[in-house]
Amino acid sequence: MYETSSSASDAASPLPCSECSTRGVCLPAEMNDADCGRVSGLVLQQHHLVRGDALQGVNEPVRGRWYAIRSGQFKSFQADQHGKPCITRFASEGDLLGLDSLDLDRYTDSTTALCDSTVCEFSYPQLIEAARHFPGLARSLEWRLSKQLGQQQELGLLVRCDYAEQKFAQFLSHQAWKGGDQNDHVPQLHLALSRKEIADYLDLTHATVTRMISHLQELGIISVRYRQLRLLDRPALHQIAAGQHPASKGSASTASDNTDHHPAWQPMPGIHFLSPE
Amino acid sequence: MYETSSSASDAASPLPCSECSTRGVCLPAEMNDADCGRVSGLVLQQHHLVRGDALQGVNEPVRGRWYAIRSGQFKSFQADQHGKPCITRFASEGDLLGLDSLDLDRYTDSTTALCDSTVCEFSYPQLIEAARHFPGLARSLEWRLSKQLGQQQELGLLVRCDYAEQKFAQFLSHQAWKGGDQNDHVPQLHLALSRKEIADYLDLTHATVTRMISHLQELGIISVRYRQLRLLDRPALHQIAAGQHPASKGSASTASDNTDHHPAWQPMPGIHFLSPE
DNA sequence: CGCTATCTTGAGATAAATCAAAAAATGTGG
DNA sequence: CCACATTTTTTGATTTATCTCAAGATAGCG
Repeated sequence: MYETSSSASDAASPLPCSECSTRGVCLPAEMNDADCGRVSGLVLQQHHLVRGDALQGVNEPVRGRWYAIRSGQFKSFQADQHGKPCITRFASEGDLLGLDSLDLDRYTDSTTALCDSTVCEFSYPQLIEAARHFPGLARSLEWRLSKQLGQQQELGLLVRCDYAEQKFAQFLSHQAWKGGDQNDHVPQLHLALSRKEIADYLDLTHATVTRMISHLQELGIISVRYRQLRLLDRPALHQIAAGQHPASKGSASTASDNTDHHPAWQPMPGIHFLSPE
Repeated sequence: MYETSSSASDAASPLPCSECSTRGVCLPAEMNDADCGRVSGLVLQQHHLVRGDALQGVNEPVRGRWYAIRSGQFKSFQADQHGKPCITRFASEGDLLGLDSLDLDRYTDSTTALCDSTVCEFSYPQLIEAARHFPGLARSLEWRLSKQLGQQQELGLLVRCDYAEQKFAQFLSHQAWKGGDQNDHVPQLHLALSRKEIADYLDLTHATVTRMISHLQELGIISVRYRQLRLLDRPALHQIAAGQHPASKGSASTASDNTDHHPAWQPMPGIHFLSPE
């Protein structure tokens, strides 16, 4: 099922949910310690995957497995008729993978790790059966199902945005910053995605993504060097995400005319940029 | 909750599921008569709506209601930041409305009837509670949730198609023909949607939709007069839906060079076209 | 240190948007 | 039932954001 030998299962030492740093955003969210333990007992095993490993591929038989992401990030994608890849979802810590496979015999998409990741494996029938006598789990599952439906709808809206920069701004606001340091004065993150992957998600080409990122940098809204990204002007980004046409410099955000303050990529005094990983 | 007085509830004579023509594609699908009766008992009331009536609007408080479509069609839509409407779903007989509102306080979208319609109202908590002791219902619910997730993913792919005609061909193949007469030699249907609504779904403009429909008619693949549509060349339509570039006449489908046989809209002998409704 | 994958940048092509106006259908009230 | 207003649909001319093709630059890796 896994493509590389490095992604061996780890049945010997499954970290219990109660000690998992993802607990707050995963299935046991809002649960007390006792209930949390019950969820732990439902984990069949944990899997470690490295960047590029496939959790599941197109046309593989569905075997009633759900996975909760303990750490890392994943992309789900399918190829259209001409082989153009199309990324349908990015999932990160706490997200559940496999909810859309209940009525399927074989997977219609593939899911692979964007970086080294760990997932907890569940049996779907076992989870459902447990939920019958475990209201907290049932509520958690329903909530997640409904939420994912809402997220897919949001993606539908994202792809329909008029301008590429609006797409990217929304992508940054909603998706990419989940794992970032929210408290930083100048938030920064390491994109786990290539320009091509961002393009496949936003329905653009890699060239357009590059040009658009360059433009946002010229405007002084973000500062990018390859996969390292800093957000310099959050209000301006939100205005662009909200539909403000980005071509007009300075007029987008009155309090954010950073255009000339950060002309290009220059390490600013007192701020240590993330070293390459 | 409803916009017009004509959409009164009809608690006096709720048609039981066992006698509903939608039974086979609705919640009681695959159930025996006894289980079907149990589902019937969960229906709080039925509502009749006329074209344009709102089942639910943006920002209305969510009150734990789900609706099953007994007859008719609905569209769900939201407006983006500039007021451009964006249709996120078309639902027809047997579909459930409200599954995505579990974790919401207020609706993020609106749902209105595209034609005169009837829906059955359920209480979501009551449905969930019933499902705990009613495996058939639980399975039906899970299956539907998962299926709708898959459909939203399909929509994501649809919107990303390269060409407008490919979008429309897929739209026709997957969505519009549900209610049509599948056995007809020349399938025909009445579009419940305006060009504008089709455009809002496919992420196009009404002008483009019109032009594209005209082009498909020139190619002899469909035959359209306002809302009345006939499919003349199903294989060709599927090839376009599959990504075959539609500009090239005749080469799309070897067995479907109808271009000159049906040059424009002409009633064909022996075939009675639907009279205006 | 070279090799490969990824990223940047440019010039030209293009599908669809926009703007605009006319034609056809639909609805309304006298 | 017919004039009238409104909505929907068609069609044209022009503009534009993005794609495509292509070449060069940079980073990452063995």
